[in-house]
Amino acid sequence: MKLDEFIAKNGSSFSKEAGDHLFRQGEHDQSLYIVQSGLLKAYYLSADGKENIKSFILPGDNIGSLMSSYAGKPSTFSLVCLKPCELTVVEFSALYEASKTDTEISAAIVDFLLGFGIKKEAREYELLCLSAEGRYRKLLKNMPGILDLVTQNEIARYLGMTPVGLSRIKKRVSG
Amino acid sequence: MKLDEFIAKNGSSFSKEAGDHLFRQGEHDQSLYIVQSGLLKAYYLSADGKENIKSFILPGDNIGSLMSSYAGKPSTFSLVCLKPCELTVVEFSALYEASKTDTEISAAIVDFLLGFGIKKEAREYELLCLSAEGRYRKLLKNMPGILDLVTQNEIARYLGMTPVGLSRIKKRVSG
DNA sequence: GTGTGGAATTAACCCAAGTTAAAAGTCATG
DNA sequence: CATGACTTTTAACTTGGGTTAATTCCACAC
Repeated sequence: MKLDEFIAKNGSSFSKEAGDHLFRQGEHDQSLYIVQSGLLKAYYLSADGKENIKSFILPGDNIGSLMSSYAGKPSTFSLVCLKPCELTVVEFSALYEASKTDTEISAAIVDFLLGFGIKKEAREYELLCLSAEGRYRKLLKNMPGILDLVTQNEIARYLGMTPVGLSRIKKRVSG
Repeated sequence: MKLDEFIAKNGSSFSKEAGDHLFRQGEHDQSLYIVQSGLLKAYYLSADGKENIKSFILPGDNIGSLMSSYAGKPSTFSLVCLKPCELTVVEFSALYEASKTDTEISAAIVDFLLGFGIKKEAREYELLCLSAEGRYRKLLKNMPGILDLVTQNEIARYLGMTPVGLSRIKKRVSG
């Protein structure tokens, strides 16, 4: 696809260690990151220090702060590596400008954004309509593999509950 | 903007009464609706008959089922008029095909989808990180006008709580 | 006025999940 | 295999919000 070529040409690759941040909540970061290998998490930190996990980012996924890249405001979340990562980075603006003149690139971006929209709607549905237990059951069904990649603590923060609550739910669901 | 012209040329306008559905959960509907006037709600109905409101759609907003339009699957939600509405409808596929060859249209669509993504992320944040009371306070601050447009019952279903719960929270917040 | 039907509030009770803290597992390192 | 640092589980207690049902508020019709 033309988009891959554009990214290969305009992007650059680098590695990060587990624990390294790509950016933090409140900072400006106008990049789009493509994950070649490794694992990251995007998370919110509330004023009283509580963490909520927005998403886990796996190889093949893309991540960046829309708020910072597109709206020019500080990022609402932080992005950190959970494992050593190989990443490719491309400036959002380069992609955005290219999309204005190149129909192949813009078509790829439209497809990307439509897929992104569908994913966000699915998450919205789960958070709005399902109970904590329902969200756990759905995760079990849809991405059971994630359970081996991250701690239960992180699964809980992703599902919008505490690790203690998740432990209880696990027991209820399996027992 | 070129997009407006495209919609004026390829779309058609019509009216609906309060209570009319544009489509229902489980149906296929591959249209994008542009609201000229009136008010609609998009909502999920669970197996046991509980309603959860995905969003209210105001004049100037657009709405359609991404799942149906883009992924070709049945819509995950229903769309109904809360007040008499003047709408313009355009087939998603027409827009999508046009975006592949026309850079002005695709640029407008990219902008639309980026804005859409930012809105969905904000909603995700609220549902993941805020308590019921927190979500109500945020709504009070960000769109106080909506309180006069729809019943408290509907506000509650939008915020992911029951009307009884919202009544309690209102009392707590103001009293 | 007097009904009538939906919307909102209130009250009583219930429960899922949060909180705090202790106990038990797990695993890497010396 | 002992030590220490997490992670997970368990327990005891608290709490926010759900549920059900009764009551009060309205707006509108008659």
